Amino acid sequence: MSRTRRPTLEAVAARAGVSRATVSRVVNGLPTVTPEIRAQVMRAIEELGYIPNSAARSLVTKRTDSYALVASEPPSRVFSDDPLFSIVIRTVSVELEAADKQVVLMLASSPRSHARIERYVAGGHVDGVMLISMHAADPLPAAILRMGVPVVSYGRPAVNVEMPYADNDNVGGARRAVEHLLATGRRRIATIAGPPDMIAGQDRLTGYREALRGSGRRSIVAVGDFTRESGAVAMRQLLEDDPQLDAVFAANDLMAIGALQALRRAGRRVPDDVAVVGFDDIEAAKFTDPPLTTVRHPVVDQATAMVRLLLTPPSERTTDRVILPTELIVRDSA
Amino acid sequence: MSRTRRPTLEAVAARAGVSRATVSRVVNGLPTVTPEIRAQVMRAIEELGYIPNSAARSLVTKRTDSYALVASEPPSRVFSDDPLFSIVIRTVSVELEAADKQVVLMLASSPRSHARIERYVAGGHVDGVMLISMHAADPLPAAILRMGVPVVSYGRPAVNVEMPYADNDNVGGARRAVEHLLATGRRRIATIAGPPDMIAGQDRLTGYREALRGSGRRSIVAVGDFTRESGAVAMRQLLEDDPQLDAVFAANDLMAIGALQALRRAGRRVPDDVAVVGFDDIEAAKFTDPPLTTVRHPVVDQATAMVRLLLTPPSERTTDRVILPTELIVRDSA
DNA sequence: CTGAAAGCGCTTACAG
DNA sequence: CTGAAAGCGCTTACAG
Repeated sequence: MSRTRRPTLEAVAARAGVSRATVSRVVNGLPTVTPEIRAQVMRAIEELGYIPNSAARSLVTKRTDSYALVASEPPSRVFSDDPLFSIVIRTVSVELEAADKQVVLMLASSPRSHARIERYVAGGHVDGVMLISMHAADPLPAAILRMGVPVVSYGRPAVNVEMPYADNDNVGGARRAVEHLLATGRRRIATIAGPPDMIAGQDRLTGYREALRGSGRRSIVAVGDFTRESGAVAMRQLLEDDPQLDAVFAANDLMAIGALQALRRAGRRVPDDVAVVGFDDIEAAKFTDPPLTTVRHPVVDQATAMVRLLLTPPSERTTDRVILPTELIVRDSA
Repeated sequence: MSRTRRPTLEAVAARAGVSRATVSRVVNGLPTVTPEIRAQVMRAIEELGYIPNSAARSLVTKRTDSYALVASEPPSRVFSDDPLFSIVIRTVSVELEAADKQVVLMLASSPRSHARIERYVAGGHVDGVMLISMHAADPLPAAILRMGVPVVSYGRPAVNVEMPYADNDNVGGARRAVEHLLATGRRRIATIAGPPDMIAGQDRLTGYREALRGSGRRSIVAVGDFTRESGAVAMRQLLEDDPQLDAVFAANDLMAIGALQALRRAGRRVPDDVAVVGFDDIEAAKFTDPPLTTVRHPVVDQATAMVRLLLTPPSERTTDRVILPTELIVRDSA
């Protein structure tokens, strides 16, 4: 517990025989310091092992150089077991690190934690906020927006809030997935949709419907919550509703994996009896049996784009919304 | 960008007609304030929407109420695709949140980021550090220890550093897995080990060896890096080295999943021809074909124990190392 | 180019 | 129980 008492700017100044202002200038790399003095100060910093106190610094600069990544953690724990979550976190960390910024992770699980996050942001702890996986009813985005703190969203935010975001073409990706099923002669194409209050879920369902429209096929819908388990449950439901179905489009890979298992247990062969297409192209999609045909969600690019939006001042931005293309990856399941 | 100017303690004091010291006492819940004055101050706080400035506060208190979770991110990206990582993050967040603390996530990917993390911790940004997935050669643990900042580790740290940690019984778990293979009559039992510079990998290999010792079976070892891909590669290698093998213990589930795929492609049936046991019991283990027999790694409990160690002052700790039991979960693959 | 001084917004002995 | 005052460790106009 006896944390070593760290040397201050004052100590460095004394040692180098200059004023605190000068040391501050050297530390912050201001050009207006003679090379000799700079060298002197540098030596003192080195000898003392000086490291600026961050609280003192941000008290005056009003900056913290750290940004919050706020993930809503709904009861279904959607993201906690979702590998995309890890990838977003990692990408955001790496991008921000390149800009010498820090990431503070915040999970918005309960109403209580929502209040905490609001206070945290309002308290000036961070210079900006990234929102991920927000549900429609979430009051947080509006609250943060109101504080005047820069904020961006991973994925199109729920209606009624106006903020920059990076998304992928969920509608188009889903449409292509279903068109592929149509093109390969499938006649009864079901879908396992995501939670209705999450935009990605809505958009993928829209894509499914768009593809079906005018094909003469009717839509067969079950709803999951993006977990494997829910995918298995939904698949069983679907099989009961329409034992003749010969294809299913799951709104994410986790649910597709659940569906694969349910189909296996029901004695259906994939893709012979039932074709399965997922969405996301998570690592596991290559390792299912059979390997999963899916739509690639450009997670890294999307997270990177979000960070760029966050770090670019509004005045310098050419756009407020980045939509990345998705791509159908055909493997063996469809 | 026009961040609203927030009211200060000063403003609250003026409005409530009291001194700044009194407002500070109310804000911090000190008991030495008359109920009437407290009520007055509360009202002023409410009306003004006052929220304490965190930089100013920690400048004087020397506390930040936030803790760093530092994950080493080796080239193999072990953790980025590992669901355990997400679970640890989530558990740590929830636990710390319950104690009204914040989590700052830091990825120690490059030497450059190591330096940044050192500066960050030394700069007083956090009150303590949690280390996860450190490799043997990592200089960070020793550096942080030297600063006198409280630090704990998820998993037994590499030799030569002395710090509290929470781990699970990797050796015992691996031993039990292999004993199960022996008990079910397997004769040529291979293992896919983890990276030799990671303690969990070493310990699980030790367990494998212990179980084999005296059984008359020789050990057959391939090495992976905890990814699915490496599991598949190692399995192919193993099959080449010993086409007669009838069982394999993979040091984690991700590699077991890779092994399952390699076996399928090689035309081996699981468990009929080759039994497979993994380690961790990640969610996906229930959804493989066949469902994976594995050793349960109590991730949530281990992360919780780590946080407790971090938050408990050394003087109040009854122990510095918590070892959680593991459990063999028998499904269909072995 | 360099320094003296003010000030960022809090907390905390110290008096009263 | 309350207030005046000092101080935490920096940065930043302002002079010179």
